Amino acid sequence: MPQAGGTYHHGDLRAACLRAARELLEEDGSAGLSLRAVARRAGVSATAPYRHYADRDALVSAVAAQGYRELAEHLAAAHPSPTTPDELAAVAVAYVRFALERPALFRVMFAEPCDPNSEERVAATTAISEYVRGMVRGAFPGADVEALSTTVWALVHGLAFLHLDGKLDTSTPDVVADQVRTAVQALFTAPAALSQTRA
Amino acid sequence: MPQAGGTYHHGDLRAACLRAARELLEEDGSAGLSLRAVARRAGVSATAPYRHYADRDALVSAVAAQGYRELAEHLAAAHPSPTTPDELAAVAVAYVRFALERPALFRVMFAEPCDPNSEERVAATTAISEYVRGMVRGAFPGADVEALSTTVWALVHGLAFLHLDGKLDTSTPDVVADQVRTAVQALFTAPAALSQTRA
DNA sequence: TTACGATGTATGCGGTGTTCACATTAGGCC
DNA sequence: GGCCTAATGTGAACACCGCATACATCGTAA
Repeated sequence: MPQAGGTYHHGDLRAACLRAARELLEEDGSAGLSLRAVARRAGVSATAPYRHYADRDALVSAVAAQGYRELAEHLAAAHPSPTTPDELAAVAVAYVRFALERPALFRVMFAEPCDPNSEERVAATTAISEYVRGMVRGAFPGADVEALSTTVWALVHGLAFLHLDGKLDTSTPDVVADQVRTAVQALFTAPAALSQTRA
Repeated sequence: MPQAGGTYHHGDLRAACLRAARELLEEDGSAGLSLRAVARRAGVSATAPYRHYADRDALVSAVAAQGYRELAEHLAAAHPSPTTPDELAAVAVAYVRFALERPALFRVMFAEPCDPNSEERVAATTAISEYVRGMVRGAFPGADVEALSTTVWALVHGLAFLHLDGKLDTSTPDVVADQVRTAVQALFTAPAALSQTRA
């Protein structure tokens, strides 16, 4: 009986599991995210979480979905509807910062194929996708929104992952931010260098 | 004694483990990549691999390093030294195709921080980094090589990951290739749309 | 009040990574 | 050739994991 002074029924074990999972993720990385550890932290038997999550993947999916929602908020906080390159760059910096501040969570979010089962997860990702689309629509009125959205998201997502994997310099947040801003700027200056070649 | 007709000593267990790990990765994904399974497949006791790899992570790092080398070959095969946007796009397509054809391997390669311990792994990644730099140098003689290399790599890497995570349409290889080409093209046409706004 | 459905527990199975003491063998040295 | 040592492989054991199954407890609604 893991519950010393508590009641038999937990009250809101579902939320408690999610919270415990997030804590474990921050403390020990994704390796420490085990159902048993979650149960221990929630002060509950090892199999209790199965009443609320079908299996480990279901819990992980829930964590990921929450991560998506927080990422969306984080981006919106950087700028609700950016329209200039500078504003767009600020959002890009926020994206990468989010990844670097919650590396394990970010990895969980993009670790495995988005199983179509978890509609919670799908909904959360399409929300982000829509946000990017709107951003591009505002910043590039004349462009192919679909194509450019993919480009922008991919660029920023790639920056986040390369930083996360230590493939780029992450010594200080400022260095990272500069790199991101420069990369986004390059989206607008690269052709100049090219035309220089062709002219 | 797992060895029925064989000798006590395996001969080249280190290489055999690597091969087995690669096979398991392709068959069952990264979930199936267990040290014990590797040992079973190599026809050896569960603890034998520890003579050649300090722990599971060491084996995984070796697999990743091999993956980096293969990726470098794959890119070079697409084009040894691209200088035009079209050639650059072809290499980008090859990068994404590599990821989609060996999803589990690609994930292992970029799953966890590149531990500075494994110099084998670091060497392999810097090789890729150098290849990208050279590519940018050739294609954009006037540009900031460092910044633009980061941009290009991030863009292509992000495309690979978003495809891998099912965030983009991956129905057919042609669709994917078109998307990648379009995204790379966007690197050159985006500012046009922008200047349209500003003019 | 009582019966039932929801929630949590206890137990057990097969799998995993890792350690440790031990067995076997290849290859250098006399 | 014969021996010794270091390298290599084995086996048993520990703690942990996900998960299934049977059982205990409790809120609640009839």
